[in-house]
Amino acid sequence: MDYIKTEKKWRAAWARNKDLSFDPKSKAEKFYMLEMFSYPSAANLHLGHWYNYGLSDSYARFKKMNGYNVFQPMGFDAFGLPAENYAIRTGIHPMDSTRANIAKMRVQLKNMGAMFDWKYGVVTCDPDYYKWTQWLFLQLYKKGLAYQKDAAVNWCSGCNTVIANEQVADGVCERCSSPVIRKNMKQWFFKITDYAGELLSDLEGLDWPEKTKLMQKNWIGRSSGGEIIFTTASGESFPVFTTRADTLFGVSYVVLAPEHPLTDKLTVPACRAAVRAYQADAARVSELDRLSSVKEKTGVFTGAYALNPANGERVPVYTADYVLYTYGTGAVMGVPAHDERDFAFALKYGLPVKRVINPPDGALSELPCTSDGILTESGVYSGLTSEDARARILDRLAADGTGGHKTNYRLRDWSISRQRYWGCPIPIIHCGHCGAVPVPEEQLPITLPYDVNFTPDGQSPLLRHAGYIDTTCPVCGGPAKRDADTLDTFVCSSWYYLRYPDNKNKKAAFSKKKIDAMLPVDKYVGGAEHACMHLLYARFFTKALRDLGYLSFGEPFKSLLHQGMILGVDGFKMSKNRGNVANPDTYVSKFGSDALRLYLAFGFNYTDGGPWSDDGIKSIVKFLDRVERVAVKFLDAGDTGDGYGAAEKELDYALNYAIGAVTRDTEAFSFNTSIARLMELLNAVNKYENAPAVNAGFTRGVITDMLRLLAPYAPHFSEELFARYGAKKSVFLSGYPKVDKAKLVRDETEYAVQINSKLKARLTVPSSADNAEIERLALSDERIAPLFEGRSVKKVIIIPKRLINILV
RNA sequence: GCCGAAGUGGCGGAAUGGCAGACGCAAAGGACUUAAAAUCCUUCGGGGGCAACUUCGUACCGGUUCGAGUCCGGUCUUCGGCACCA
Repeated sequence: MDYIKTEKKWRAAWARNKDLSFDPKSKAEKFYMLEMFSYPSAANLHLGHWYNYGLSDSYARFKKMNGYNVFQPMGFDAFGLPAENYAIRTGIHPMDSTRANIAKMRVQLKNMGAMFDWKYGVVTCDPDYYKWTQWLFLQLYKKGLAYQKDAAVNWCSGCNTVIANEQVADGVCERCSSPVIRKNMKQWFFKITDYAGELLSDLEGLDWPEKTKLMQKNWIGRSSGGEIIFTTASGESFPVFTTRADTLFGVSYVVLAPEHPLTDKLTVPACRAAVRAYQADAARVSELDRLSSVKEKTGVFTGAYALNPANGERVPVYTADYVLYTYGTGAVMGVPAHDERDFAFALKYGLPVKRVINPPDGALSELPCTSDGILTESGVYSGLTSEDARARILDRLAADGTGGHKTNYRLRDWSISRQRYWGCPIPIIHCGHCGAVPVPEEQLPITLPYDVNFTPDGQSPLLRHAGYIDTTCPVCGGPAKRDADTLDTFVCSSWYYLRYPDNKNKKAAFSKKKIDAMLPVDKYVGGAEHACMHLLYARFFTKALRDLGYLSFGEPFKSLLHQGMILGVDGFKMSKNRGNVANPDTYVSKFGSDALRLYLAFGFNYTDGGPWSDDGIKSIVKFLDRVERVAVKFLDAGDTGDGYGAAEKELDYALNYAIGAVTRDTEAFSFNTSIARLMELLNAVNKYENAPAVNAGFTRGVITDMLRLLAPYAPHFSEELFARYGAKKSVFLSGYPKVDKAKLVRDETEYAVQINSKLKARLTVPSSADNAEIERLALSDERIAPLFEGRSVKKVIIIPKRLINILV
């Protein structure tokens, strides 16, 4: 078969007939199949796209054949830094390059032969789309979930912009690997921390990879403990956060973060110079430097003392950068005997180390001892276990008004301001009079101007565009300025799955009725690298929009799966530098898109991925050729024979076994074993050719079912042969084969026979035999009996349809 | 350092606690052919044996079990995530 020509023909037919498209009027159960949309980069579709989209489409087609009304849209995550950086390099405007790339990718994606519902597409840089991104921002703003604060942000020195915590890896920018420094700027944030508890607890009910759930769990980082208020002689008081309230009697100092407002206030004149110098140092130190000095603890004494509310003891107040202002209360109590960091700090500054916890086994271990134990030297709490003491001490403090139980999260609010051009404009106007004022909704969208000089100079490019930036205040009518920043692209991608089903809506981001009918997404497939970013943000958006009344569900993605990564032939990640990049186009133009898709399905465990192989794809072409040969042969065979004997029964068994296995494995995204079972079925058909009296009509039925099973994996190929077999409508509308259980019953069953758990023989027994009968047959078998002759049989273990173990 | 996942032939990879290596690739031998390609058949974890067969084998050490690639404890290696989170 001329694969290239055939594929082209069927793609045209599918596009014409639209039989396979999502039908909003259909009564069939909906199935929302979603793949993470793609970034329109200048390069062609790579194997990763094929692996993700091609095989997700196979799953979607499988669902379609099983009677679902499948909704499988595709769109483009079109804003973002790469297009802007490309523009800075080449002078080609991001709008133009992005448009061109999208056009190119659409063609490539269509040639893949996936049944994407293109008319539901979204492009995040279209004003039709980002109008609603802005609108959503305003809803969150009104609800107090978007706010501005002066914050130490991650500033990438390479990209000249603020980046999110999630985009910092080992102190450098995830994108360009330049050092990330800390810088104070007025930034917009989403209050994702308001949802920390729910984001954590709702993970439990999700059909997601355990690993991904765990990553989110750790990222959210719940820790329960308490706040304890220390008071200074001057009457100032501040809470510290601790998970170890049981060690309260061992406190020998307290520490405030250098950025803590009380640090300045508490510092006595004699210490002021040293503290100021230390604060200045700490502010200059980048995240990278902080990381590299993990071991070395530094800090300075403020000259102030604070009272321990438990025992009235007076302890010195230090400031040190090992205390993070952004976590907890920005202040901690120092318990050198029972915390590694405090121990190092105390050692360096000569502070007392007081043991207040004895190990439960009584043996005094070396300090610091960070595990739970029995309290000692702790007043009335001495003798209690750590666990009891924590509860009792915090209860007491709560009663006294000097503390109480408290849960903290590692998760921080989501920084969304970007000092970049190519993003969604922030719909806020800054007025000297009225402050930050939201743009009235009827003025949306605030369109991103085209004629902007976006060469980076550390400031937002939009700031230089007077026509954009200068405006009037919607409240007082006075002169005002638009917010010059753009939104993090993760904001755009946090709700695209909500827009797909209602993408033409001019009056609203989406209609609640439509979305409630279509969501949550039934199966979401995409890269694992989004575990703590996109997947967390999207969940936050869904919950926030639910609370705003726009949705009736709180989790967007019911079931999630990550495809693995296709590596270069050498086993390394594909990269131009290594020269190990395999280009899908090469194979598509040579063997067709079905062959590529089928090889991707067969050659890897889907969630693992693995190294690419040229030989592998050739073997798949061979498989398709063999299917075609046998199909054509029986098609031409006429009506020879109509008997149904042992050979036919055997082939029927193979067919029904394959139907069961392929159905199960496809449902589980175990594509490689699905294809393996199909190959076995093909081998069975080939073997049947040698049967004494070949029943061609019967075999054609088997082949028809085989084509149905193969169709999701090789759509064009199967459609072609299915048509040649006389079908009037698409194989994808022909239903999915069902297992005929009766055909799976065999007259005889083969058992493995073990003597004392060692495999010794095989035994065929009638399938109808019960355990007693099987035991009798095994023990009396003329080949088996001699194997344990002279020894007495103690026990016989029979595992149905598998194994007989004779213990002697 | 902490958390997690993985480790099976020459290779990609299979195995609800029950015949390890399905399916395929590569390789070797053979058939067809003037020849090649394509196709078809056979062999294909290691050792021993002419053979029927036997023995070892799923990173390593131990345990549970009639039976362990699979469960439990420990070690090593690789990969992923987090990393002063009080």
